[in-house]
Amino acid sequence: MVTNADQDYVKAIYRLQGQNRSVSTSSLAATLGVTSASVSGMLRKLDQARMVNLRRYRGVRLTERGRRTALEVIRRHRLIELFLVEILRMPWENVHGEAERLEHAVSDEVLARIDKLLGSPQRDPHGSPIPSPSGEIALLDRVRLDQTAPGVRGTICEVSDDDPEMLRHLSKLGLIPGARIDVREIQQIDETRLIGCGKKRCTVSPKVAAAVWISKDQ
Amino acid sequence: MVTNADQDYVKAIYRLQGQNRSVSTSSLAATLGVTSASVSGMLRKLDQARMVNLRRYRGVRLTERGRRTALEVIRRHRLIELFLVEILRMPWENVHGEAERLEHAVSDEVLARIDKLLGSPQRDPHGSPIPSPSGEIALLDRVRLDQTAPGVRGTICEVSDDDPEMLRHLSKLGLIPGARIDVREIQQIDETRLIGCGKKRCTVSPKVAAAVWISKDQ
DNA sequence: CAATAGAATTAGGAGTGCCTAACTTTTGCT
DNA sequence: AGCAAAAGTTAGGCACTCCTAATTCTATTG
Ligand SMILES: [Mn+2]
Ligand SMILES: [Mn+2]
Ligand SMILES: [Mn+2]
Ligand SMILES: [Mn+2]
Repeated sequence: MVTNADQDYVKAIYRLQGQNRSVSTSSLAATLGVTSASVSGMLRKLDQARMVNLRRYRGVRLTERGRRTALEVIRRHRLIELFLVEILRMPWENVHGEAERLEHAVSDEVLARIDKLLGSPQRDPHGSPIPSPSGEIALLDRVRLDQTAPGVRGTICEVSDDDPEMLRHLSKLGLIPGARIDVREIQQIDETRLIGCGKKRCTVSPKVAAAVWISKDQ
Repeated sequence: MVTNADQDYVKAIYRLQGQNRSVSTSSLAATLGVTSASVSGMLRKLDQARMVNLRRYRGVRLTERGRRTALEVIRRHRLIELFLVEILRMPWENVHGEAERLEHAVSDEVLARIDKLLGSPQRDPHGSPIPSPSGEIALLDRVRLDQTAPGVRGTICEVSDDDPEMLRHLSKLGLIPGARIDVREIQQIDETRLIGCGKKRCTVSPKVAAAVWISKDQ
């Protein structure tokens, strides 16, 4: 039986493993807000359920089964987020936490109806791609804003969605998916960036810049 | 901490206790689909949490706290059912099971938005009254159709919502909340009723009649 | 290459919620 | 009243998911 915790674990592993890197116990513990001991136990269980391959003391990788499960939950999560914004008019900074619970409670039938009502959307409110029902996901060619050099131009394609305060800050600055931006200048001292965003300008710390991904022009 | 199980238990106790009758372990076990031993354990826990008053071997009653909790969950349940029918266009026979899970996962904020979107409705899709946010609920003056005598006229105010097959059957016959009906005749042999319903007529067994409540004329 | 810091695991325990089997209390009937 | 059936509770166990503390393994570094 796939429990709520199982789903949250494979989702976290999927995010952390990126292009198939092995995921450590401690990174999962930090992400999920539990102790390493708890993660160790869960990983043994997920290994037995063939959701992950566990190599003791060297981390885990998702199996095909685990990947499929993760993408299913991510699809749920992102469709629910968009639904909350579009249909219930909830502010985008609160929908992540809500979706974190609802993703486990919504049936396939309800999800299909939400998908239809929204017109089978491709992106969630924060710009993240929504996996297809069969588990395909568009991989974006993107760069994190804090990794950009002066002169870079592009469009914001995604922002990280888990910190409501950060999201409020980003919308105040106009740093939302779809916005055209360019990097004007980077302060030596603290890597603060001067950004042109549409017709406005703003200053962003590395911490804020790390929450923004852009797709570069050309 | 109030768990999902706690919520389902107090909701079941609320339904079974009616006008403050004491609720037996076995009736709860039957309603919830668990063993009497499981119910015994949970009731001890709910008693310690002051959600119920437990008198060993003589059943439980909700405390004020338990009643409030039950009505909160019932409000969630019914608003979610109506939302599923009205907004997601789900057939009314499937929404009960769905709401049974979602009632535990939806936040107060989402619930308030659902309530607003629906225009603060008073009744769920099956005609049951929706408690107010503060826990008031309209008590209906109603009779179960299988308790009626020939000649009785009235309006269907509520149908029981937990059996999808029954609900499909009722909608096929037109026995839905709001329908005007009258009892034409009762067969001696098996208590089958001949019912006039709008312009049509239909025959209902006691089992089906027990799923329909009417408010009598006058 | 051995000492050690840091990462991971194991041991032991808690709360939740379910089960079966055994036991106790209540109830209904003669 | 007395006995048996029915109803309810307790005992013992399991799966889940978390915790702290103790232990073991890996990786770094002098
Ligand atoms: Mn999210
Ligand atoms: Mn979640
Ligand atoms: Mn429920
Ligand atoms: Mn209902």
